[in-house]
Amino acid sequence: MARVVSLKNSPAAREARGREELVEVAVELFARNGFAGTSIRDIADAVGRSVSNVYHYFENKEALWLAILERSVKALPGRLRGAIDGVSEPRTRIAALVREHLDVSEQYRRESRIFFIDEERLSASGNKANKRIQREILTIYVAELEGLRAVGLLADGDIRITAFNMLGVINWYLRWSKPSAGQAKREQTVDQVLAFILRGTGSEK
Amino acid sequence: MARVVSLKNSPAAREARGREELVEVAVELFARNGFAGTSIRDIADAVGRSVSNVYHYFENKEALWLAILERSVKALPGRLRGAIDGVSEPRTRIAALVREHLDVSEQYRRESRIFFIDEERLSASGNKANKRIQREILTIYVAELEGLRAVGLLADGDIRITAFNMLGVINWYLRWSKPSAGQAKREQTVDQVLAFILRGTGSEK
DNA sequence: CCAATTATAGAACGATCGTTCTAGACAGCT
DNA sequence: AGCTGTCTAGAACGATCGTTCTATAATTGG
Repeated sequence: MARVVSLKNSPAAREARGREELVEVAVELFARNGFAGTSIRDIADAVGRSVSNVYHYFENKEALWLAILERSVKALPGRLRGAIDGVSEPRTRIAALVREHLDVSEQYRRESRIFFIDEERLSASGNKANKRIQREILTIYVAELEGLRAVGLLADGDIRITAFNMLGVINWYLRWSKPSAGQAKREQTVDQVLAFILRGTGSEK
Repeated sequence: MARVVSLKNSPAAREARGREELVEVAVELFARNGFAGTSIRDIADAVGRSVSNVYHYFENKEALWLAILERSVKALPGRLRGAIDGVSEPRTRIAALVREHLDVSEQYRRESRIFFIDEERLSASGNKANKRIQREILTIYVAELEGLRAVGLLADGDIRITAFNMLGVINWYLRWSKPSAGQAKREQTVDQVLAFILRGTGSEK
């Protein structure tokens, strides 16, 4: 047998792998059964390790939760800003923003579910981090809508409410879209969601 | 002291009152902490009665849950149909449908939250009842959108997706609208949500 | 007013929860 | 090879879970 020396087998790398595997199955279980409905034993069994092993990597259940938040939701504002960076036409910016948001939601489908479901159920620290991110996202949307209004392309009304409505459509997308859909079908669906946000149900008048 | 003889003090009435009070606080706790996050003891303590008293009125925790479903969500399809009954103009029908839906959601705010949060977490029977109602609601929306399309007032695309988008806006309304808002403010908000559904973000063009 | 039913409380059950403790297996380094 | 720190398992802890049991108080119907 050949002696295989892994390039990445430093203590730090092993630690990272041990954590990653736990986070991976925790996401799955939290998304399916919620925070209170998922036990440390469930998670340990799912990775085929012991309960105390989980505690070796994470201080407690909530730290595991926060690790999930860390690797997914926290990146959302940055990705949204990146998607509109450099685009100047307001309508194009809105479209790029929505498309990127739908894309990220799709990518972190389970994570997104978790944070919508157990939004207000965590300790002060977790809750605060979650709330802060949501406020950040809202700010991005409000700014874009103000840009749209500046060029007379936004209907009258409270901009925040319009932002909430957009977010409603986008976040609800996670509930009904099929993860199994093919690429072509998915693009078509995203197009229609975007069309709804821009023009609602109406064709012309 | 005057001897007060209640008009409604039959065993059946007492039973109903005993149940009602439990359902009332269960709604509050389930909405705040979720199904798994709420214990029978929490509920018993909140009504100031004993744990076994809860079991006197409800077979188990899930039966209590189903009682909540019974008194709120189950009535939704009927109320939606009632709101559009007799209205002929398709646009007016859609508006009436959305307004009624927002109204009912507001009225059963906590109940709605519960069933969005713990949607897929219950036993077969509870889950099935919940799913059936949601399918019924979707059917109502699809039918209305078909009516709109028949007169050329609906943009192209899959009608079901448009229905989902509408439901996203409506259901998300629960997340951000303030229950404390006054009547005038609320009507104004509802107007804007409806306007978004009909025309999206765009003014004209 | 008394028997029968209903409402309630309190203790207890086994299961499971999050968490901790103890101790052995394994790795990396000298 | 032997030491040092990381990784892992298993048992155990007290708390709490949903649920049941037993018994007492309250209420109703005759």
